[in-house]
Amino acid sequence: MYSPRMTASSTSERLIEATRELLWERGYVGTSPKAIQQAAGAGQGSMYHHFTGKPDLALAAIRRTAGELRAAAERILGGEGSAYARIEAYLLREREVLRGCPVGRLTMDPDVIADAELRAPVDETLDWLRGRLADVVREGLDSGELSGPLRPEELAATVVATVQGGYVLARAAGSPAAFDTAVRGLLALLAPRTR
Amino acid sequence: MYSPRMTASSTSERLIEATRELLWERGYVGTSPKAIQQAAGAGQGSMYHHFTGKPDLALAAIRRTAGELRAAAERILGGEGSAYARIEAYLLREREVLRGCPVGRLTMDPDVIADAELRAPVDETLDWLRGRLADVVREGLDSGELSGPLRPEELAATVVATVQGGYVLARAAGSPAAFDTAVRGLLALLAPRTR
DNA sequence: GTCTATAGCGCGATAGAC
DNA sequence: GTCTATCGCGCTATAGAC
Repeated sequence: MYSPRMTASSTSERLIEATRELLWERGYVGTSPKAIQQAAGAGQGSMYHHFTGKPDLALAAIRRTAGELRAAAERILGGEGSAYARIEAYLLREREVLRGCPVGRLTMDPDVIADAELRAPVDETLDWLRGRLADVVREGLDSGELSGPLRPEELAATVVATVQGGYVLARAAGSPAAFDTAVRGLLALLAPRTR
Repeated sequence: MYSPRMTASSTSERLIEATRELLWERGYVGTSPKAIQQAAGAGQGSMYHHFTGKPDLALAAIRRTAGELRAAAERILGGEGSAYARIEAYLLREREVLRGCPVGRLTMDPDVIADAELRAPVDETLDWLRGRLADVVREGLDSGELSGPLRPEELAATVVATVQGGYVLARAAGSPAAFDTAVRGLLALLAPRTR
């Protein structure tokens, strides 16, 4: 099947990218079509030509953001190193802490949660992440690298929750330090379970 | 100093309570003065008589919510039982998980984070909570109940982050189960550190 | 203290010319 | 595909009567 050459910044492309930025910064409720159009350098007509409305455009933006988050996590969790090393690498990975998680933050958006179609990619992404981390934990238990009565699904949820909650602490404090502190606390609990 | 009798539901009281509910449900950006007035059964004029505007009313609401969260946490953390038992009780305490944390959710509100006065009570509350949990951890270490190279401030941050992140997972999934899973994972990591 | 009236502006979307 | 014009409505206030 022939795939037409995609111009790197077609109007529809710029609209999606602008929406991704604004959703991350201000959330769904706080993002207006007008703001998107201005950020994208597109007119009212263009936006409504390419998308049926704000929810449609947001869906495209959320799906792309979710896909990128997944790819970034997979690069680490499917990479080199022991199970513990990969979990540690995931926790210590460079992040723009004060911006928060572009996917997780959407869970606090009432209009996203109320719309099954908008919530789905958020749900699927965090669910996938938990499952993928559980895989790694299972791997570590099987190889004997991790020990103790650890339940993979539980530990995976704790890891994701610590990251998501770390963003909350950091944004409250206006400093990334609280995020790092929470992560170090989790690693301190986890480290003794390795051999 | 004489304290005048506070009528349980004066107009200003109802406005604050309505604002608290709406901030919890929809956040600051998603809450309009009009919606507040309708929920409180108060007119436009009443609201602007008692408060200078939306930020002023939100500040009163946030401060009260922060105070209540603090009091609820203190009832558990300052209560009976061993250090571990109190941390466990804090984690397992009944919560309206799908509503999220009425304080933590505000960190995703761009207009709250941008306004130092609105952010202050959020910051102070989460900061106090971390400190209070660190006290309990320290107590446990001093008494020998908790062992290992645990840093109180780190563990405290991890506990708060797990709770805050647990809300994110639960809201994404549309079910409280993910919150409970994350909490159980943390308790499983913590339990072996007790004697 | 509470009410209604009014304001200026932005929201989210539609219509139709080009 | 993109533009401008227009729509009905809600936002956050202000003004001033009662």
